Amino acid sequence: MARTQGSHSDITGPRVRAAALRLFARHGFAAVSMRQIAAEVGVQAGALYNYTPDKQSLLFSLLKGHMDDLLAAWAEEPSAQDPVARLEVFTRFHIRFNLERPEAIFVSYMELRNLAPENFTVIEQLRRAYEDELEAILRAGVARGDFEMPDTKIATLAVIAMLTGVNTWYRTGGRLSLDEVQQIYWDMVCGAVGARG
Amino acid sequence: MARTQGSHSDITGPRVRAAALRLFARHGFAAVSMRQIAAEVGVQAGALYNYTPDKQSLLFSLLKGHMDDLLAAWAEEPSAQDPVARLEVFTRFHIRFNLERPEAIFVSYMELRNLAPENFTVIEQLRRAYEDELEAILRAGVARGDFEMPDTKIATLAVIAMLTGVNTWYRTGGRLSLDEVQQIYWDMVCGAVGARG
DNA sequence: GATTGATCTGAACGATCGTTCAGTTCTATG
DNA sequence: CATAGAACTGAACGATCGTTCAGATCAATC
Repeated sequence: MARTQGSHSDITGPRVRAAALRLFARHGFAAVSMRQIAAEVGVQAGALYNYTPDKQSLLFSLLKGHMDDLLAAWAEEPSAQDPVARLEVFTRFHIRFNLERPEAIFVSYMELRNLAPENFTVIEQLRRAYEDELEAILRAGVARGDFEMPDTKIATLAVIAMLTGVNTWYRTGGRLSLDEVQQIYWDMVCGAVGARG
Repeated sequence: MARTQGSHSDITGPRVRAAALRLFARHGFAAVSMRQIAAEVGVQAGALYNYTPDKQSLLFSLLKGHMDDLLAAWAEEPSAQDPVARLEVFTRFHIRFNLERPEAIFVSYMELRNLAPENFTVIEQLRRAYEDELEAILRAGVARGDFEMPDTKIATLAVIAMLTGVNTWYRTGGRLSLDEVQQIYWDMVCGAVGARG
């Protein structure tokens, strides 16, 4: 063997993924051609197939990687004791994590329908796993009397929807710092789940 | 003149719009071809151009029509007196209106980036107008001491995001009736805006 | 410095895209 | 029943799509 494997691919590979993510976020999966991605990387379209078997796999790989990152990052968050503290950790984590990678978040929410059925199932299960993390917190809080809600599943989805909405308006350098945004949303989450203020 | 204008077009026209909306919601604007829309209507692709100058105009027309419907429907809602009652009317209205037309809601949120810039501006302004309706309620409530929040604009977007999230999980015939869903979300909105429970 | 295999080019494949248009079909009117 | 014009067909336009592949190019090893 002459060249050690991936002597270039470990440079081009990430650039392909970065370009694809950026373009998918901006124009949508179906509206972006392999030639556009290649041009962004500075390469011919055929070269992309050294890094992905096809366009569909490229999308799936991006979404799968994002969900794995999300669950891994959450697993490394400090595990607070009582449900109220854990809910605050979750709230601040979700906002920070989402604001750090707006393109991945955007693509993950918009391109689910462009996944092949078997790929969709995988991503959906990972998303469900993340939702279950929050619901477990809410359940524990309800059991202890810290929270009050008629349905923990609905509250879970409502809280996540509210928090994810930050990405639609927040811009770095705006009038609010990350910490201020986290504080505002934490107050609203508290109210929504009936936590004692 | 022989045939009265639109003797068929007033049948085919709405069918074209309905088919386009359904397909755009399911597969995305860029992934749907004019031939697919035509096939759904039972017509050749060329015939579509009796009803829209091009594909882009078809998308814009759907989104514009939806936003007009939304603002018109909200304008006809009973205008309650105090901010708390108005907020409840808004909450219930938003949920009901969105659940009645899930495809239009879905397309309106997903296909904004596929609008030509001048069309995007139009839709964005209409969306802003709708948000302003809610923010006016929140401002009035804060002024009267009914609500408590540090930023009415953020609270506006947070509430809308939370309410719109209903469409991602609600299915007619599920275990919760529309009224039960509206009640649950109204309680959460109350908490989020710091209204006296 | 020769070699070897990863990396990339450049051209090509068939398929499909949005759109146009001459000509056919249909139906409400006179 | 003749007719005028709206509605539609069916074929075609050039462009672009995802993907393939033989051959050129490159850099790390011997």
